[in-house]
Amino acid sequence: MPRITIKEIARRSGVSKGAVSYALNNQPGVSEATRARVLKVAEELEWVPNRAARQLSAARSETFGLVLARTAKTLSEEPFYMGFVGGVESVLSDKSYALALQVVPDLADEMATYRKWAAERRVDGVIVVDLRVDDPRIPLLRKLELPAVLVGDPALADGMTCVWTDGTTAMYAAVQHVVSLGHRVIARVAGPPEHGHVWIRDEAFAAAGRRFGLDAQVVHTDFSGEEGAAATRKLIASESRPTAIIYDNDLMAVAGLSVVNELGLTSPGDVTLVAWDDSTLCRLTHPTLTAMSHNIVAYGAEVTHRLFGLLDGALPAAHLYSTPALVVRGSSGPPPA
Amino acid sequence: MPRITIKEIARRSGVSKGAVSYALNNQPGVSEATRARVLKVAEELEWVPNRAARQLSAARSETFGLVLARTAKTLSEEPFYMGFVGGVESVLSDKSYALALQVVPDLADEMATYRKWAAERRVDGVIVVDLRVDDPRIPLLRKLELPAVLVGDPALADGMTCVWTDGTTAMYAAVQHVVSLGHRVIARVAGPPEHGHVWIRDEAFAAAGRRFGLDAQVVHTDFSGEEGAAATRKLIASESRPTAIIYDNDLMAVAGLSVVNELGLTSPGDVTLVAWDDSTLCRLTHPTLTAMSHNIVAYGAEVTHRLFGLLDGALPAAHLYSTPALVVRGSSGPPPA
DNA sequence: TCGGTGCCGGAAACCGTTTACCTGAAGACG
DNA sequence: CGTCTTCAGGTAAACGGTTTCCGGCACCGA
Repeated sequence: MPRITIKEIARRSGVSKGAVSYALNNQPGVSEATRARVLKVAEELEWVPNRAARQLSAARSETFGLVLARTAKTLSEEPFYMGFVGGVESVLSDKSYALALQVVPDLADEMATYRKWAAERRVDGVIVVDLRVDDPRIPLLRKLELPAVLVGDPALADGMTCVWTDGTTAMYAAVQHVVSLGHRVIARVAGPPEHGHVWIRDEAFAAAGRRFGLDAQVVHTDFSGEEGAAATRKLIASESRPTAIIYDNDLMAVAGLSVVNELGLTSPGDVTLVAWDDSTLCRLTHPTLTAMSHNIVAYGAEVTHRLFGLLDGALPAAHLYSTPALVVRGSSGPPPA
Repeated sequence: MPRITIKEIARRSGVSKGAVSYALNNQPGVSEATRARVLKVAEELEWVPNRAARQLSAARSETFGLVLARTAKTLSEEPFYMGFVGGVESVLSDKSYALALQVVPDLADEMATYRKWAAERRVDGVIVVDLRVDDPRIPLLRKLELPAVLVGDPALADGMTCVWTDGTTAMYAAVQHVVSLGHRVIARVAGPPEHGHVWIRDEAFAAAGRRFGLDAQVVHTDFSGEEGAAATRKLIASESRPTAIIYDNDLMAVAGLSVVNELGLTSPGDVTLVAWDDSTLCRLTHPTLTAMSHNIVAYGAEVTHRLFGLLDGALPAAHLYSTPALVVRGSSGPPPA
């Protein structure tokens, strides 16, 4: 059984290939009578367009690209990514776009992937996550003229389209929360400082500390549960033991809670814990974890909408998606007497 | 600047397009002298093949497909999927294949996606996860002649290529572990019974229970933390309270541990808990969770290798990837006196 | 009758791979 | 020596959906 092509439809409808294309794509250039006739034939033959042929004429590849520069292990541990991908997908499938996903070890490989995709016209646009300070990907994407939406703060995006959550305000709210409970010695278990959103929260944490006149220390980690646990252990053993710890993701907060229990202490009795990103994990622990909550699935969806907007000619702009909201749960309490 | 095509290379080399194609792809049909000349010109012009044109002649799309019929929320909670995708990717990027990932709400949509991909020649093959009992996807994939590797037991695969882990042996080992600790009343918190691997573990659990003469009950859930917690609550409140509970994933096990703590009980003092799939989560709780452990990233890689094998002409076969190994941790202990 | 104006539709280009076919030279054979 | 076969080393064209360019034709006003 030969494949059904528009050539066959054209033959049966008595028009040319070009006319069939116009008819099938609701383009002007054919009369309504012809369009109806062509559509009827196409339906009878159960015609399905060949993607490759469609892409050929410099049309769209109907694919967006997402490169994740993390190890497979980190990806599986961080609930963020899969939720984000799910949100991206929810928008893509409506428009029957596909997602080309690539997992690479580092930024250099990520950039190589963009070069390749651009040269091959493989994707119509890319979504860029884990924005860095002075991110080298930004000039590259500009040079390649690859439409891109950056996931991160406008301060890092250098004028390119970005979607961001207000980490500064959120961090201020988190600090205010523990201050209002009476805490004066607090700590922050942060991710790697080269990550843009970590840097922004670092700044906000320091500013809030000064503002409230607190003893506010920071420990940087690689975001993993192991390092989150180690940082917690170190903080609790330190001379100026904090009575409240704010974590940069939920994995580290869960690990921190486990350390607290293991040391024979309790939360919130001995230490108040605040997580970030609020996945289901935070409701599965005992006590449940206070967390800075935002809807990651919807975040992915919003970013994808903005990428479609960019293709439709929208000008580069910074879009505030939302400010995370603090959800107070069992791990919040006053400092020990 | 116009795009560089093989036509231009052909013009400059003084040969035809076809000859250029042979030269660039190391195919016979051109002399070594011509090949060298063409390669030199191609390099000078920095030629990059156009993917769309390459796909046109019924060649490969250099893309594998993976459809996940789960909600975005479930996906972000289950560490399994992202780890699996990471493993798939690690193999794909070596061969510069891409992964087309689609997230859909249910099996019907998953099947519609396969139909579409097959009609559009969108993917060279697919990886099928979450195999069901009497899975309707199997006859569909056969009909569409879409190369596929099924992730699941040969008993469910109906002769198609599959990669599996031995859930029967693993479940037997898990039961034997708690029996050796002295437990006689045990329970299993399982996923939905229509999932093939759940069914297989159900059978194995029942068989092991009979074999050891145990009181062995099963509660089915939807794999979510919430239902895992509810099932645990119900089991602990029941007349014949089990002294050991074996869970079908780690999320439910973590939720179960939280319920135990919340009720003022302890693990392993009052109840021994065993998780399945052993992600980092199991090492972050307190006590740490005994778990049935397997390397999910490597599992994804193995499946992908088998799909490449299928394209290279390997015959359909069942491949045992591994049998999960029990890792005994803090949540294992003798039953209360 | 003539020129201008839309509208409808045809022809061809796009581009890397593959299939079918062509050409000339070398070798085989009566 | 003439004819046939063989083979390396190529060429030409098809693949197929979109788009650009162009041409024919009806219609309008002068």
